[in-house]
Amino acid sequence: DEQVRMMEWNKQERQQQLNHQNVGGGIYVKVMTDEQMEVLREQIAVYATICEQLVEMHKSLTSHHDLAGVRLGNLYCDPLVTSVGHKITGRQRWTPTPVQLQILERIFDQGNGTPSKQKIKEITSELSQHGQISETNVYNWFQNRRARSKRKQQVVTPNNAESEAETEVESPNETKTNPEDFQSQHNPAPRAEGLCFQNPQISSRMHSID
Amino acid sequence: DEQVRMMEWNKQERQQQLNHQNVGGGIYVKVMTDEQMEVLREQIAVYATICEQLVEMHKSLTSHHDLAGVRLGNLYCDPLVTSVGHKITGRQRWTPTPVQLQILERIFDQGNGTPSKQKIKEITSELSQHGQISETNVYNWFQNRRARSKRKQQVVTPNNAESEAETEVESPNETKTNPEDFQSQHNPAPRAEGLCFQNPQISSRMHSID
DNA sequence: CTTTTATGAATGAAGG
DNA sequence: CCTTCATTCATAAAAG
Repeated sequence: DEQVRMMEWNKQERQQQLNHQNVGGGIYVKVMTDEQMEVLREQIAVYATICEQLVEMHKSLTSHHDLAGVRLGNLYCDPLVTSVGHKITGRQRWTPTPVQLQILERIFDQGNGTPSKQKIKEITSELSQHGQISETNVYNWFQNRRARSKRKQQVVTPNNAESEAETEVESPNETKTNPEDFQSQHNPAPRAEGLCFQNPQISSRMHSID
Repeated sequence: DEQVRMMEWNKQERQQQLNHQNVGGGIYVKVMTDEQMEVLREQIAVYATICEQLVEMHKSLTSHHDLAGVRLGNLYCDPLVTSVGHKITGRQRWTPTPVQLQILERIFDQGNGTPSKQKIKEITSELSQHGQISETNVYNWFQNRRARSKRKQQVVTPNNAESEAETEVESPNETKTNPEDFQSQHNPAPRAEGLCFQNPQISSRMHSID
């Protein structure tokens, strides 16, 4: 939850207030007013909030990067389109026409689960008679069709006897990779406040208060 | 809504400019040591730096996301957000951070299409400065990058021939698909500023530190 | 109009 | 290298 994410700085803030109370172990004079303290705390909090939002944004962005800008099917960069940038913004993704879908389904059901590249071409050619389409569309369609069909099958087949045994949710290593191998690619999820704090320099400074 | 919650949070603090000066003519004794002050300042500075970096990263994306939307429904349960004990499903596969991707793309564009074993090590080493990564990740990335780049070329190539002059025979009824382009998706709105600073309150506070 | 669902597309990883 | 699979994201379509 949100508060959790703020925990980091909150902890540090508590530390600060503590210091405020007994400096030097002896004389205790109030100099910086609570207001002033509040102001500082505010500043940090504001930045924390902003950081949090940025992180959030960053996460949403990270998943969809296409920096290259060269999309797979972006054949013609129509100057008209690019100039206006918003004019012809038709649909962004292909949608099979009913006829196309019918044909696709028929082919799919026909068994031959592996539409080779040549097959793709033929199918595309046929389907283009009934609407705009590309080989990529056909390819993707079969990929998705198969994957989702498969997934449904798995759901129907509850072979897994102990499905709801949640007693051991957090097994230390659920990966199937060899622990000795160098590919430790399984995401180290418990990266506490990771993400944007991966710069070691920054990171170290973050905790310098403790 | 995140934004809303944030505003709410900030609402409780309104006075901030009337602080550093003095406190009603009271005695000004030093309580918080300079060190402690410094610590606080540092905290703020650190957050500022992080924010800067995040913004920078974001700018470098120049992707096609409508940031204002913030429709991210947190579909995938990110372990970072959830409390520590309830991590159910961590992400299973590596995802390059924007910085990492930037670097990878740069290397890729630099020509040398064959990242040797040694090269992989180097790259991995460098990228690990910007986030968790393994050599396998790098290897796979290059493999995929090349393969898909190549396939894209194949799609583009048939351009020289008479591309689609003859395919205009589609039946009059199926107009579901837009005849504008194949399956590309153009960038709707590459707006890259403002983003989370839409909150004027926050925005103003961003600079109150100076 | 907002929320939910269905599905096209993107991509990391595995296999050959 | 190339293909294939699994997972995820974004959005068109459907439901409310």
